[in-house]
Amino acid sequence: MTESNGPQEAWAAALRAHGRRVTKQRLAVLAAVERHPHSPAEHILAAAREELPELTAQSVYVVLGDLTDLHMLRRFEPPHSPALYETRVGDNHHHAVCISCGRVEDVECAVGHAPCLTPHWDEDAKPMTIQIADVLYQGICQECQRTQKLPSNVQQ
Amino acid sequence: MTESNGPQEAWAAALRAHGRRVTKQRLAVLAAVERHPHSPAEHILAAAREELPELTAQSVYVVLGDLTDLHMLRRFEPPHSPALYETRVGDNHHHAVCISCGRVEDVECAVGHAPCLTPHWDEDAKPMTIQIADVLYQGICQECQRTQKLPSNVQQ
DNA sequence: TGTCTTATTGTGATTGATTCAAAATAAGTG
DNA sequence: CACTTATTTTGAATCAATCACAATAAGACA
Repeated sequence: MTESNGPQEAWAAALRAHGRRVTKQRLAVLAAVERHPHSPAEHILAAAREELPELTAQSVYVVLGDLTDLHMLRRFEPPHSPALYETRVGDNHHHAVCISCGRVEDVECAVGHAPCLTPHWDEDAKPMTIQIADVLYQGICQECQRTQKLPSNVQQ
Repeated sequence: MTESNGPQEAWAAALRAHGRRVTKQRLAVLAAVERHPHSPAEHILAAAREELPELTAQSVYVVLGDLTDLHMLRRFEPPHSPALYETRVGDNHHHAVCISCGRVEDVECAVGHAPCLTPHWDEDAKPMTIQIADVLYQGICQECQRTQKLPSNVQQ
């Protein structure tokens, strides 16, 4: 019965479980991110306003930041892009971004369950206690290859 | 004899090889990045001004961007941080950042030579032609663990 | 060595993404 | 229903980076 009434109830339950109040702003943001994975705050605001027109940009930033801290959302920052958000959390999947058009695709963990959680430290490095490993693939998507739409400036 | 007169000559040669003019600004930026790996533009500006006081922030941004495109510098963008630059290019090493203090350490490629260049695509994903894979480890460094200086807000 | 071309840098203003501060609102509790 | 305070809103501010254009200087060639 956890998700009986659609994700709406699940979101609410998760918020309460984290000691957060269930507000229409939070639910609208969560729904918007669910509908538009890999979206920046600005797009999430636009999408969420479809069901909650009075929603504020500031609120979106606060909510996104808080929910990310709670691990109810995941954030990643591709080069030359604002932060992107998604509701797919808990697994350690990674991302591929097209350096030409910016398209983002999900990628399964390449090395199994815990991807690269045992890094090979440099001789002179002071090892850290690694919590997560974000892998960001960069390349050219099929669409951009076909249309020859190569990037004007080849970023790294 | 390529590096006979120190890195200075090597930088100059590399710039010419790329059809770039050898300017004191470029050399100062390169030297600054060499001396301070994993530094943001602002710090590079400060460091480069020690030997070239009249250097401009704008020039630093232009030079960093151009040299990154030429693969003479490498840029990466940790979460909640401005872009960082380093002169170590050509190998596919990765980075570990402390989510508490921001310290950055170099990490050898975990999987061998070409790390995760063969991603496991999602069923519904449209595969891209991957060019590089950036791996960013996030954790707590020894220093912060010892001093119990845990992050106030646990970012993802 | 001097002149010329134009790549490069400097000057000044501007954008975009995000954050801060404080007042207004509303979710949950009793 | 009233109360507490988390949350949102309002409005301004910050930081990183970029744009436009004038000034400068590196490299080429006479």
